[in-house]
Amino acid sequence: MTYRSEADFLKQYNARDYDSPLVTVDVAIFTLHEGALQVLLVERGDFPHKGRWALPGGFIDIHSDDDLDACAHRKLKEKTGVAAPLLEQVCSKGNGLRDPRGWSVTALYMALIPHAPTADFVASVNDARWWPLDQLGGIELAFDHRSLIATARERLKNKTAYTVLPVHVLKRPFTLTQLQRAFEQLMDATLEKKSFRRRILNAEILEEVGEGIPEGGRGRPAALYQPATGSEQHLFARVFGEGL
Amino acid sequence: MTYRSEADFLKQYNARDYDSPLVTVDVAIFTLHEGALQVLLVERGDFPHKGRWALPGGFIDIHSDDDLDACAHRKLKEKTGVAAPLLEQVCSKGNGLRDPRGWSVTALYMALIPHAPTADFVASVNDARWWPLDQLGGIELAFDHRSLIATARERLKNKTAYTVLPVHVLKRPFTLTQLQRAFEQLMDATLEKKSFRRRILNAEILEEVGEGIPEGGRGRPAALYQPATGSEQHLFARVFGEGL
DNA sequence: CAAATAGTGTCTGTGAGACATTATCTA
DNA sequence: TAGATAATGTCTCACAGACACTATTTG
Repeated sequence: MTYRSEADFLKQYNARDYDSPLVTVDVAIFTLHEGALQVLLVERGDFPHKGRWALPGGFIDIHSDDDLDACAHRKLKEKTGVAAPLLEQVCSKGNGLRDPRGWSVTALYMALIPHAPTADFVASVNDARWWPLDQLGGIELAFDHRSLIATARERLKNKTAYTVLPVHVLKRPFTLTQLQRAFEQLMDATLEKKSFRRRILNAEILEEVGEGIPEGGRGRPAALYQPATGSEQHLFARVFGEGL
Repeated sequence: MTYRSEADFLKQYNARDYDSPLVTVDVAIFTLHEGALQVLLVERGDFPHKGRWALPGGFIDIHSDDDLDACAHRKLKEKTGVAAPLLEQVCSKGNGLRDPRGWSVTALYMALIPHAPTADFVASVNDARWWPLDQLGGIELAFDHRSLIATARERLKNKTAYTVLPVHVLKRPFTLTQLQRAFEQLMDATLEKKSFRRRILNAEILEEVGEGIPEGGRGRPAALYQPATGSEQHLFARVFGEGL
């Protein structure tokens, strides 16, 4: 069929005439707590995969979501109430098997927030909780979310090697030792103290905001820091750890 | 409504009952030719945006595409006949304005291939051609493809600084000088000869395959190289150029 | 020979890794 | 005082940048 104009064409076009994939947004929200990297999961209350644990997320609402990022922010806020933490797209995955309802695409995001008990921000019930990543082996996850979590975790590890991502999982202010622990846990590696401090301090991405008691209540007081404005997108020219 | 089982639920579920975004895959295919970075565009023959230039791409076919990557490979192959070049996902963008047909999401991929005249691989007509990136200012692009191209180009530039991506735009074998030019053009920067050669050769990602005449037909013959197997995913621990 | 291109020698500077040492707190 | 934690001093090594130099071809 041919049309005389774009307007003509659009007048008769109806998206529902075609088989289109389902489209969802899923958010892997990470935090650090008790020395472990944890991810926020919700227990599904409806079919499909009712009762299984899943990443916060779901269908795009084309009537209220301005764009993909806005949709991800909405999903994040619905579950945590947090407004503007680190939230970025990881990748998209789509195939005919990942959702029993049909061919589906999900835009996977990852978010980093300082730890808070779920009771503090989950409006509804106890259907959401933090899961340490190393305890996910024993539970049933919905859809391909085990794989999505692995993908997001991998990206997190990689980006930590050349950014300051870990500042987002710490409450402010923090000490350099706390920051180093955060780097180490997100990278799953051990870093050398002097190298770490040199790297961070030379980059001029932190500002000192006084002194505080050390972590264990014992020992020499530590300097407290918070990220300098604009520091979040600092990129290091060398990757850290596993160094060459 | 409640259902007794997952099977029950799925039996009544129909994706077409809901307003869902359109889903497309678009591929930014880059090459290097005559000293310029070029991207392959096709002239749209149908509404919407008939007559404008666009990235190769289009709707997912949920009946024939196994997954997003397969769909991207299909789009690439339809336009270039190339089977397995570098092809990777860049990001996804979705909003209500980018396509006049409605709220739409596109999964953006980028591909790198050695240059070949379009006549060599475009089955149909002269509806496809290579466009040097610096000549896109003067033409009308469909949808948000100008922005997509910019996003893919940015990713290309960034990844070139710590990978060997540029080997994919060269015919094999190639000289180190040709490879350096490719790096420089993809990064839009000038590199220092000795540093470049040291970096590449120390990484042991190339294998020497003889000698050839120099680029201009004059001067000392140059050693010829091709990528060693498994070299494609080599990651450098330091970014190149703009160095620190 | 000159011009053009390929390839090397070598010095400097930056920053990571290693690890020993000093500083400052509590019990 | 000892123990714990924070912070620094300093040596070595890898490698990027700079740039002068040598090597091998054609005309």
